[in-house]
Amino acid sequence: MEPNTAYHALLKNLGLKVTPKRLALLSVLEEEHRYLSPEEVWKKLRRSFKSLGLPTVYRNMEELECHGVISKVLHSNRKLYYYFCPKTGHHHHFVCMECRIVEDLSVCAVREMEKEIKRQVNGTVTSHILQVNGLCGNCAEKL
Amino acid sequence: MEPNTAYHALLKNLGLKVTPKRLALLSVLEEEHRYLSPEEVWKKLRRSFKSLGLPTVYRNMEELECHGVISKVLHSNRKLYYYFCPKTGHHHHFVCMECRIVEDLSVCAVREMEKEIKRQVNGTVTSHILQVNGLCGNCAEKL
DNA sequence: TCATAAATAGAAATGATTTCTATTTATACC
DNA sequence: GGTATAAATAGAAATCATTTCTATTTATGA
Ligand SMILES: [Mn+2]
Ligand SMILES: [Mn+2]
Ligand SMILES: [Zn+2]
Ligand SMILES: [Zn+2]
Repeated sequence: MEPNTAYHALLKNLGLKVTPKRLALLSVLEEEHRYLSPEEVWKKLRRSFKSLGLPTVYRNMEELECHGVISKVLHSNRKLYYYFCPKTGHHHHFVCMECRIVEDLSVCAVREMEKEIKRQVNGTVTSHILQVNGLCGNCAEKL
Repeated sequence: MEPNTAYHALLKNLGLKVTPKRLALLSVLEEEHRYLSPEEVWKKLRRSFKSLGLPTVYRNMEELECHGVISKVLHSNRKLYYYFCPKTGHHHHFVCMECRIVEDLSVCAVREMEKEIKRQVNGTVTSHILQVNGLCGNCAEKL
């Protein structure tokens, strides 16, 4: 029941080979309650692996993201960050622009919930991003 | 009462010099009901200006954004897009991933509003991004 | 053990964005 | 209408996060 066993199963289920580096990457991500850039993860992992390519970290994080294991954080600096959230079910995140900590939110609406959010995180809400993506009527028709 | 007069005043009020390129840039942005990359705007503007540097377009769009005249669109491809929305007041946008059209939304909550949004845009909602930014308790205290 | 496809390292390329510097331009004032 | 001045700009170059490439290594299942 050590975490490694869980990661092992996780990778297996995704049809990915269970490599020491992948296990370590998952471990690093789960320990951090913050979103990290691939380079930051790479720096942490290099302590344990004498040889480790940065592209490997990029590739693995992208892979895990596309399988829904970790999620991208949209940052206004347009750099790549990922966060591993163990909580399941639809929810949103409060992300600190300063220390990059991530906290789960139980609310989904925003404007009318700002007070509630402030109480929950005991911090300051400076802004929020709400963008709805999809296909407009025209494009949905064509495709 | 031509648009140029309005842009002229707009730039003046921001303390920016009224250059032909800035006026043309604003014009291009207002005509499009879609979000555009600086390079796309540059290509459009080059029709009217024999010499026009791409950095000039980047600089001006950034300037306008920081003054709140246009807004950045967070795209999952992490490229830079801007959109000029004439509507005032707090509201959100529906952005098409295919043709990049932008439509104003009158709703602010999401999950419980998806049906309503679908009706409004007459298209398909594939995902939404809701991220709350701020400073966590610790960081808010320190700063 | 072995064959095989997947994963990886390390070097190199990419390309959007930014920086730099000399030149041009808008503007305020006369 | 000139003129001084700071702001804006062009064009070239640099940056640098991210991606691509290729030869080598590794995990896996038979
Ligand atoms: Mn979460
Ligand atoms: Mn709008
Ligand atoms: Zn913080
Ligand atoms: Zn569309």
